[in-house]
Amino acid sequence: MKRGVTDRAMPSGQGRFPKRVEAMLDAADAACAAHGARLTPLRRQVLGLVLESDQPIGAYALLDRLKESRTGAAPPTVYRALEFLLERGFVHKVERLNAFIGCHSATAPHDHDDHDHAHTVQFLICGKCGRVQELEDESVRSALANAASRAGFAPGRMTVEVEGVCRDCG
Amino acid sequence: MKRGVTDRAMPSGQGRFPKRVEAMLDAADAACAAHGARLTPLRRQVLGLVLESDQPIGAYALLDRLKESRTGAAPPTVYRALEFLLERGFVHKVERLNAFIGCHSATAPHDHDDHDHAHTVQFLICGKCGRVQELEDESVRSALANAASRAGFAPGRMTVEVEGVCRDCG
DNA sequence: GTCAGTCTGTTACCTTATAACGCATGAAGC
DNA sequence: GCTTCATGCGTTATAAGGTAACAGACTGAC
Ligand SMILES: [Zn+2]
Ligand SMILES: [Zn+2]
Ligand SMILES: [Zn+2]
Ligand SMILES: [Zn+2]
Repeated sequence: MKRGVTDRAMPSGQGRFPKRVEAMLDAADAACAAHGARLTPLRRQVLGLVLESDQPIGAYALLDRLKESRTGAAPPTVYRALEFLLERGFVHKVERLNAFIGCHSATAPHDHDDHDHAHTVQFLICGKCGRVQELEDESVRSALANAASRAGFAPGRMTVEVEGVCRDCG
Repeated sequence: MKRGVTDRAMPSGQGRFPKRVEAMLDAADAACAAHGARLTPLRRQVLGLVLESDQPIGAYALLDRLKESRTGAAPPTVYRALEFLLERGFVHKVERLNAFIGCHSATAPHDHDDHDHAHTVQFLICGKCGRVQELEDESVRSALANAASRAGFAPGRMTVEVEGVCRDCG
C-alpha cells in the first residue's frame, strides 16, 4: 500500500499521548536535535507508546498499537524505531522479559546527556505486579567494574536485573 | 517413530564426552542422587553437550547435536532437560545471548550444595571471542541486595551480565 | 501387578527478531 | 533545474527462540 505525503505532514498518533508523556517526548526531541539526530514521527510515536505503558512492553504489543494508526506497520517498523531509541538511551530492553521500558532519566526535562547510561542499566522486576523500576546505583556499578577489572576484563555494557517483590506488592 | 528399550539401556551419547566433562557429569549425578533428583540419560547428555562447549550454546544448537543420536528429538526435548538443569543450577542462561552455559561450581567434584547460586548469576561476556566467564563476586551481590532493599524491594533471582573484552582478547 | 507420579515422544503452534530489497524523502553539490 | 548520496521507512519473507497439550513409557511404592 502506498502512502501519500499527508501521512507525513499529519502523522497519526500525534498529540494523542497524555501530557506527562508529551513532555518527555519534547525533551527527547530536544535532546535529539542537540545531537543532530532525528526523532521522526514514527520514533516519537513508538517512544510515546513505550512511555505511556507503566509496564515493560513487548515489541509485538507495540506493533499492535502502532497498527491502529499505521496500516503498514510490520515487525521491522517497530524494531528499527526501537533500535534508535535504545541507542540513544530513551528506552531500555529488559532482557529477562524480552520487553522494553522507557528511561525516565534520559527523557527528563533537563536533558542530562547521559549517553553512557544507555548501556549501564539496573532493573528491579516485580514478579507480582510486573512493574519494573530502574536503579542507578553507583555502588553496584563500581563493584561490578572492579570485579570485572580484577578478572582482566574491560567492561562495556552492563545489564543488572533483579527479580523479586516490590514495595507495593510486599 | 517408536523407540525400543535398548535405547534406554544403551543411550547413545553415553561415554562420548571428554574426561573432564564426564567427571563433571558424575559430580552432577552424585549431587542429584543426594537430593532425590534424577539425572536421566537425556539430562546427562544435554548437560554434557552444554559443558563440552567452551561458549554459551543455544537451545536449537543443542537440539541439532541431540538429533545426531536421538532421532525423535524436538524442541521440548531440550527445553525440558534445560529446565531441570537450570533449576538445579547445573547450567545458567545468559539472557543477553539467549544461550546456555554450564556452571563449573555446581558441577565441581566437591559438590557444594549451592542451590541459591542457581538464581544469582554474574557473567562477563566477551564481545570478541564470545566466551563467557562466570563470576561469584560477593561485593556485587551485596551491593545489589542493599540497593534493592533501599528501594523497598525484596530481591530474588539476580542476573548480572557485563559485555566487554576479556583478558585474552584485550 | 497395579497404581500414581515422573519422564519423554510427538504434533502443533506461538513469540521474538532479522534479512533483504526497493521506494520516498531531503540535503548537498553542480 | 538536475544529480547524487544518505537516511528512513514499507514490504515480504524467513530465521530463531520458546510452549501447550496430549499420549505413551518408565519408575518406584504398594
Ligand atoms: Zn535509564
Ligand atoms: Zn509489584
Ligand atoms: Zn554458576
Ligand atoms: Zn575474548
